[in-house]
Amino acid sequence: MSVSPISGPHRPGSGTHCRTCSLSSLCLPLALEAQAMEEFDAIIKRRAPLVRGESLCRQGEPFSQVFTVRSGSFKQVVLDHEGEEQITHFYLPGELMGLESIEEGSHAGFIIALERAAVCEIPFHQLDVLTERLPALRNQLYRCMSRGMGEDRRLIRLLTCKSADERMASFLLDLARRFERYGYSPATFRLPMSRTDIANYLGLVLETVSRILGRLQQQSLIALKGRELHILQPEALYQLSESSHCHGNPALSRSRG
Amino acid sequence: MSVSPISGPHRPGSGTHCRTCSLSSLCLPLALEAQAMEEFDAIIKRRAPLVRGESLCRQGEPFSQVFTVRSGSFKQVVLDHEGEEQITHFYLPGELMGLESIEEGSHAGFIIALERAAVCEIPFHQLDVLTERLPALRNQLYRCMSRGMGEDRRLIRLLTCKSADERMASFLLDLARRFERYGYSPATFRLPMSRTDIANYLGLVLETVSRILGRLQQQSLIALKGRELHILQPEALYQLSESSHCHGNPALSRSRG
DNA sequence: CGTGATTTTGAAACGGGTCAACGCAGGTGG
DNA sequence: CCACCTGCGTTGACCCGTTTCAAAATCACG
Repeated sequence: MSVSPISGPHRPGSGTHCRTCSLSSLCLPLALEAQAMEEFDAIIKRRAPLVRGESLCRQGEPFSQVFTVRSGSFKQVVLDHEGEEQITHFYLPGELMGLESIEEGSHAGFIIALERAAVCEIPFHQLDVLTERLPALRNQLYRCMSRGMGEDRRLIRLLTCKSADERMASFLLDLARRFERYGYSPATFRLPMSRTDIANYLGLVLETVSRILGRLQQQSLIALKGRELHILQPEALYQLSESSHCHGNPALSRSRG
Repeated sequence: MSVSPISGPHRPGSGTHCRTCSLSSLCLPLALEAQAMEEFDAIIKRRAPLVRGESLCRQGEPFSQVFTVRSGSFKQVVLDHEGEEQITHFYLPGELMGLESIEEGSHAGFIIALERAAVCEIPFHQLDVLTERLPALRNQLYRCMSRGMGEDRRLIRLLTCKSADERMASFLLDLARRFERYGYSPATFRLPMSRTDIANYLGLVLETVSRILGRLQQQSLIALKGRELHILQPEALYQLSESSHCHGNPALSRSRG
């Protein structure tokens, strides 16, 4: 019954090599030539699938590799010293995890599987060395990190400017966009995370998320049963997400050029 | 009267070469050997100082170089299609600007001087090529980007979890930490940005910022006159910043890894 | 010393959080 | 096969922090 990624166009394990992996066009080896891809392929490790709730790495653990999602999905959870938990990111197939931990040298948070999921492990040092010889790979890595920064800034904007409804709308559309990238219908998919997780990520409480989803459903913008989501009116949802009454402050005033 | 960065230990222009620049230990050339630093030095361009309000780059403009702050300070402002402005970052001396624009190929936002300020321009393509031969430089670049991501995640946590007072406290301490890095007293400095800018950045309104600063002053945690700030009780401020009643949601439940 | 920008202060309205009760499904064991 | 439990999601009533609106005070600068 569930529209899990497993049943989608990109099957996990549909290739134990980058060359045959259906995700390679979204992943780091993008734009690598055959020879280069083999070299890249040689340094990455495929690891046994994780089950729901299992963690890929723990906060504070020494950093030595980054990961890409082959199938399933993950959340990054960071714990502050008071033990408060905060979800800073959800990861879908083809996405790179762990880049924010390079500088610290230890993992910035837990990375936890939201469902049965598989990853590729990429030892960072070997990747670094390889980027020396493969400009295309280096470039792709720069771009991935840059994209990560851009996405974070977008989330920051969302959190500072937007009301609860706008956040929810943005969140759903962002997921849709990413699922589409992965080869699924952007209109119909299964939310991999719980309401609680959504709330935590968006800086809301569970009850608010629940109420908003109910409201969106009443207005027929979406149809939702459990975690099965249909986006019925994407443009209306988009408009909602951009209602943007960011407490108007002229940050650009007096700019001269 | 004003404790502007100009009068501090690191003087702008105190070296028109990386070798003699007092910021080199904070900047990209960190850890480069003499020979490597010369090579790096050769690709960067120093440009005439900007005046307050002048913009270093405009949103949407083609991306070709990143910048480091030599003196003064900047804000990054991004405009959404409704014309709403959002400050996503403040930059102090020694900090790298523009990294989030690599992927898009065009600048993600305006970068605007908050006061008289000077920068180094680093053509990205040349930097990329140089990182091929200089592992230490490549590593530093990866680390800079990774640090940027980490900082953004921290801001995200701040925005989702924290109350207005906690945000303000975190913000002031963050500035203090960065000024300290730059060689100034972390207890006494001049806020380079307006109350409006602070509000915009923290997702609050001007009035709230003003009230909170007033309250902090009443409680003698800080002393503030115009933009001149003294942090009187840093540890108390820190405690305040971590009161963290993040609407407790168990994001880590059932982890088995 | 005046004029506009910036900041402070006050009173009232509202969005979202808190608390508490209820509904619903899936699993377990008698 | 059904009663029970447990995890998850929904709904309602009330409350608090932050925004909104309005106006006064202070500052920067020609």
